[in-house]
Amino acid sequence: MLAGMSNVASGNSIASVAALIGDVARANILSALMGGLALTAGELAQFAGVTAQTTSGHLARLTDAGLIAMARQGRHRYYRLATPEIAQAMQALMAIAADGPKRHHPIGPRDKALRLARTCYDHLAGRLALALVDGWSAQGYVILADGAGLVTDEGRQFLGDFGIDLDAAPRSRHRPLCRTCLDWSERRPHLAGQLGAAVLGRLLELGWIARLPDTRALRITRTGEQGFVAQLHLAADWMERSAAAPGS
Amino acid sequence: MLAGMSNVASGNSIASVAALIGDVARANILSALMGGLALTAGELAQFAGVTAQTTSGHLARLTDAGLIAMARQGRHRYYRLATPEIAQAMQALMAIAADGPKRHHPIGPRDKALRLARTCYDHLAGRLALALVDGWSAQGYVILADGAGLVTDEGRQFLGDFGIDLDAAPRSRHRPLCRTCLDWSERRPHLAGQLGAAVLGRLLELGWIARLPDTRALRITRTGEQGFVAQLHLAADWMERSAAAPGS
DNA sequence: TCGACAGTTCGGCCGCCGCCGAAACATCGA
DNA sequence: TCGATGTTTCGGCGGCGGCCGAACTGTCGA
Repeated sequence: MLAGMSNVASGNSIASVAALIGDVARANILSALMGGLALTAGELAQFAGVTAQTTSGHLARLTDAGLIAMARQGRHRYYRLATPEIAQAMQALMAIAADGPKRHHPIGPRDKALRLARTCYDHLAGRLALALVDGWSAQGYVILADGAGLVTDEGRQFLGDFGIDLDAAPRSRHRPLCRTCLDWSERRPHLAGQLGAAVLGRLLELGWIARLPDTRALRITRTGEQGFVAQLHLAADWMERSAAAPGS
Repeated sequence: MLAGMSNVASGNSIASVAALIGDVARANILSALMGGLALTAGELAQFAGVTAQTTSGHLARLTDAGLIAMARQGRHRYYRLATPEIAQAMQALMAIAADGPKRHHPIGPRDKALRLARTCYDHLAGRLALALVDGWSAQGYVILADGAGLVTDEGRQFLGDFGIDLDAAPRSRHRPLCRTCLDWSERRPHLAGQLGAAVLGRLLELGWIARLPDTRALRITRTGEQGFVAQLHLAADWMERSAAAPGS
């Protein structure tokens, strides 16, 4: 007889986490937080499409479960994803959800922007992220084989010149330096992990990209258009091609 | 005003996938299938802890959603996880669930076996998997830095001698050759992807490990005990240490 | 051809949980 | 101190969905 398989991290706890994500309002909340910014309860209520009371309940449950974390600031309460692991799980679920029910999503201008460049929790995603990876691979700065990623010595030097010091970061055990992240829109891996976060941070700092309000999409600035090609080994005609054929 | 964020792979579809996993019976079913073997509806009913009728309903929903796939064989119907992506999502959820609610799980003998060696969908996991990775890293066969993994030329040679021809595999775009997989019991990455699958297959083929019935746990055979140390660069005293201190 | 067994379908019960209105609490500006 | 705004708590309604008993379909063995 099948003894029920003890299964330490067993169905019960998995189900409770998944059930938490498995509600439309909460999934919307978590999706919004995948943008990487901390948002107020009110903003999250808008994203969730339910009233403030209901949202409050959801936020409490998500916090109790350790999926999100809260910081008081004045009369606002800012919520964010608790750990990178949560983002990774959301990521994995998005990958499944994306190719499931037909590709019939009518693609609006909003989606175009998202597909071009967006944040994915703490790093860059979209075609811009892929273009960077391609350029850096061609230069031998990173090796992105088989869904795995490594930074070469040349890459370390290059990134240092660009203002990203990988040795400065605390390199916590639990936070891989260079992970890859396969995301829903392009289905190719791009840079994540601490390196991904550092790159996103530096690009925002330089003003080459800018966050758009109320969305995860990013805008490439004029300075950025030049800088990406001149300094980051983006294919010279990438910007034109990208602007010309924004849809998939 | 926050326009509700169009979000192509949006909360709605994410939630439907997560909700599917977010039921204890279905989570148990999927957990059982994480063992990598195809199981019959009856066996899955046992794992799920509900009646056959109820299980049938769950299996239908999971199949419709594309999470599992079914193959008829005589009067049995064998179910398995539909894609590696599904396994990865389960994996990510397990990682969250594992460190959430206390570590107070009383550790039984079953868990000991699971922690020593088990299958994780299609590859090896547990302390045995980590020992292999450690040995191969020390030999320079694989480079496992920052959660990413690469096989060196020496490694390719070594694996070839061991009966694993990495070039023979079709190397599908969507299936990374050498992924890493961080799992709940040891919280360190180990080999997954096509390489992980190939290694597990070869070890089973050689009879160095054997599946135990009704569980994901694996048994290391006598031949295996010698072979792992003699041919696979496992630390010589690993078997003794491992037998001596099986708990965490 | 028949009985045994694996699996599914149908119908109805029951409980959980998501939702909102109302009200309380907290913080800021004046 | 008072009103405005952001957030939470409480209470009650309503529906979705998981569960099982019973009956049906399909396959195997003799």
